[in-house]
Amino acid sequence: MTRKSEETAAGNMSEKIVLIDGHSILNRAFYGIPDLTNGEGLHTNAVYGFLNIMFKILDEEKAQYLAVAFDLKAPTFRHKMFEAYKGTRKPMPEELHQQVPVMKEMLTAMKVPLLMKEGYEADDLLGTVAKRAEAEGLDVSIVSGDRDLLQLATDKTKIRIPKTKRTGTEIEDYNAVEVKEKYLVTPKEFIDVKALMGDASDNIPGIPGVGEKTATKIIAEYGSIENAYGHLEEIKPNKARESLREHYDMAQLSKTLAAIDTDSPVEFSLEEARLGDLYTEEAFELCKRLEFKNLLARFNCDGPKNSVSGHFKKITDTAAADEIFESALNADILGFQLLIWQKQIQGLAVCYGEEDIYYLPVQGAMTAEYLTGRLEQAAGSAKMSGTINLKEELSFIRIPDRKRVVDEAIAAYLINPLKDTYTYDDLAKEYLQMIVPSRMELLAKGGYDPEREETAACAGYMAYVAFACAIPVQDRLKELDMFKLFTDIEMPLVYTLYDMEKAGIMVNAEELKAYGDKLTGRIGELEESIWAQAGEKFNINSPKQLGVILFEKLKLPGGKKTKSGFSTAADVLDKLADEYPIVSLILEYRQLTKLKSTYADGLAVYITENGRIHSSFNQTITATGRISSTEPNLQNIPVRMELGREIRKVFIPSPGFIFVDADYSQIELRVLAHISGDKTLIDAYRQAQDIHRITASQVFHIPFDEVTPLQRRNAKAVNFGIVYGISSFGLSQDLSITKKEAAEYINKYFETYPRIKQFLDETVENAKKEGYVTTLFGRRRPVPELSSSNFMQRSFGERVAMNAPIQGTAADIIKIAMIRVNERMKNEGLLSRLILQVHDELLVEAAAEEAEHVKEILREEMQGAADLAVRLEIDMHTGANWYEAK
DNA sequence: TAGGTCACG
DNA sequence: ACGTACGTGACCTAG
Repeated sequence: MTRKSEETAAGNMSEKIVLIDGHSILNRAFYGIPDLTNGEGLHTNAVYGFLNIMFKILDEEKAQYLAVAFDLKAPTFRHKMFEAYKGTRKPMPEELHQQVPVMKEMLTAMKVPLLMKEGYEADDLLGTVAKRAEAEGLDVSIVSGDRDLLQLATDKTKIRIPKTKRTGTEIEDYNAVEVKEKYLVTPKEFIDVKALMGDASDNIPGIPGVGEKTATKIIAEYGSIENAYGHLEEIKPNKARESLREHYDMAQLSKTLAAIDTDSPVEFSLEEARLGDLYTEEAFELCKRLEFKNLLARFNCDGPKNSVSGHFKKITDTAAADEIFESALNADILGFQLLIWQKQIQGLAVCYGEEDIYYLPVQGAMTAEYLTGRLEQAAGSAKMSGTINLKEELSFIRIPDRKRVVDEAIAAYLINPLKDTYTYDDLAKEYLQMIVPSRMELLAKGGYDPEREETAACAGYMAYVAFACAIPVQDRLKELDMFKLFTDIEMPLVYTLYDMEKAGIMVNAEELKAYGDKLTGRIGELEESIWAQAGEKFNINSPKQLGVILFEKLKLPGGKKTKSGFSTAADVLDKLADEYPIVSLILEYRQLTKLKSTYADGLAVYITENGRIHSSFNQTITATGRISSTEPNLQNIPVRMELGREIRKVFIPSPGFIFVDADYSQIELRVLAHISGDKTLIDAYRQAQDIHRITASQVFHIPFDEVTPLQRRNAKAVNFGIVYGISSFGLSQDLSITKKEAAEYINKYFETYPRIKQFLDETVENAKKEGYVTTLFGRRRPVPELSSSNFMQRSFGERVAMNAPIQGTAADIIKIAMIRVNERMKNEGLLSRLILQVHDELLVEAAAEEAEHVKEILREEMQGAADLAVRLEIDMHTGANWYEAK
């Protein structure tokens, strides 16, 4: 909508100008809003926050004029006056610095004048323009996060200080009266207060021994530094008196530095600042590029008419549908999307040209069977088809020629695995530079309703995006050298994961129930004992309440750790468990309630009528290329503790089948040996099966047979640490040793395996240069944290850069194995099925008579999945349940 | 909805 | 000096 500058109804009401302190508000926004980046990796949170604050103010002010002031780099008149007045300010973080030109570009696009003048600070420009505007009879609002601006407050000039709170942005307003109320001095006197007390961040020296309180008291009484000096002998705290006597010159200099120059020679014409339509084409484009979706709503409807929606057509009779499918058969590119709602096909969306976009709801003669039948034909005949979330659609269609169909969500995931969604609107934004309404926005209320216009629009966008993105995503994959990874691993894996989900795993519901009941009894006992020892009833599951009981009431040692109070995490409690019986009880309680709620009760609700659990295996979640499992997560079923491990007994094969479970032995360390090419480690793997022991032997220079259990344990921890992106602190925590000792271990380790150190260093260095790391199979992980100015973030980036190629390569390898194992069992006519993957482990439900055959397949395909410098060893077990097969 | 905790590799 | 091991998902509490 065009925002007209509204003429005020009453003639005696004055016009208003809003003046914004650019850097100050940008700063506020930067620190107040979590980091955001757009698809190009540009940080955008400060610009976004600035615009939100600006719009909020404009919405409530109804002003007629607007301008934004920025500092320039050049030295100001203050530098000339006072040498120390120079760049001791904190440097701006790079993430914020990047955003300054973007902010200026945005304001320019909105035709908002920028006030900048070499040799003057934004404060001076704001003060000058405010004074001039006031002289012309305008009301003035100055928006800044900086309290120094309070000296500009008058009856007509209001200083507005936004505060970002949890509940949103709140703004504190100060006219002259409010300044006096809050600070006990007038705005003009505020300068003198600041001059006396000084301001380190602004390089105002002030005078020694005078802080805010004394300064305020003196100025409140005498009105100015000069007048106070005139009454020097009356001044109260002796220290302040003598300081003022001695440093009067400094005080006066401070005052000049602190005073905003309201007569700076800034070129400013009120007419240029008149608020016109902020919502220009240029601003729209920039908002789009920055991905400010919420702000786009402020622009005229959904922006420049996107011609796409003009070509959406809803088809309701089979005659018309037949024609469409005929054309689709010959399409170069077919975009399709099955519309699935509550596990039922509600319709189909297809697109095979810029103007051929169709929504075909299931209705009458146009049955689900008709639609899927015709779609299968089309997908088998069109040169290529694109869709989003193919695995979900496979429940309803068979793909005749897998090579012709691509899942664009998976392509987009490979291109950038750090996003959390790959919906059609994400893809449109990323690959078509198009902002389209999301499914959530369109179908928010009411869900799927074939009659609604929004449903048809959603279908249209889905089909169009699937069509239009097919080429761009594949081109991008080729540019990034991931096309082979896509076609040879990720796309085939879609079908493998679908098969696994469909197969599911059988669960003995009665036994699961019994397991839960057993826990309940013990939980009750523990609860009573804990309450008895605490002397009161409380919710043991509440870390907050528990913290208070343990560390305040019972006064156990172990101070604060978390933001919201005491840490009661297991590693903290472990240290107290020996000495305080209540702590052991709590630890046991925690363990048992976890088993009960997450596993016993948690799993039970997922058992379907066929007695099986069908988890979802997600292919576009992790940053490293692993798959994830949800609803329920079957990749974190207990195994480390015996009691928890028991739960695996409820996972059983169908009658006549057994489980065959195979897991890679130290796959990540083997991957590291390979990609680093470290001779010593490779040889170690060639000669011994106990790698941690041989590591200890090599690192500590002791004969293999004399390695103590402790030495082996330490070596094992270092091996793990290396894979995680080692740090002496992390290792010291893990082994409960000092940082120094940990650092020594690491040094020795690197001396023993120099190529590993070289590899890790080079990987980090290269990641800093390129912005990403890759696996052996070309999978990328961007590491934006490496360019952060924040030490902690950057260190995190370094560890990620070291870990991702290792974890990711292992993920690639097991994916290859899964595809081949699954295919072989199907092609060789077996009844056995792959049913689970747990990162380095595959679980097969094998027909009893096929067990040996299955073992052979698992061994061949898992070991043969990659040809590394070291052998890929596996451990394999069979059993009548998952407990036994492990 | 976020934070704390804990299950897995 | 900063304050951590890497990658996940589910449940619970509390605002």
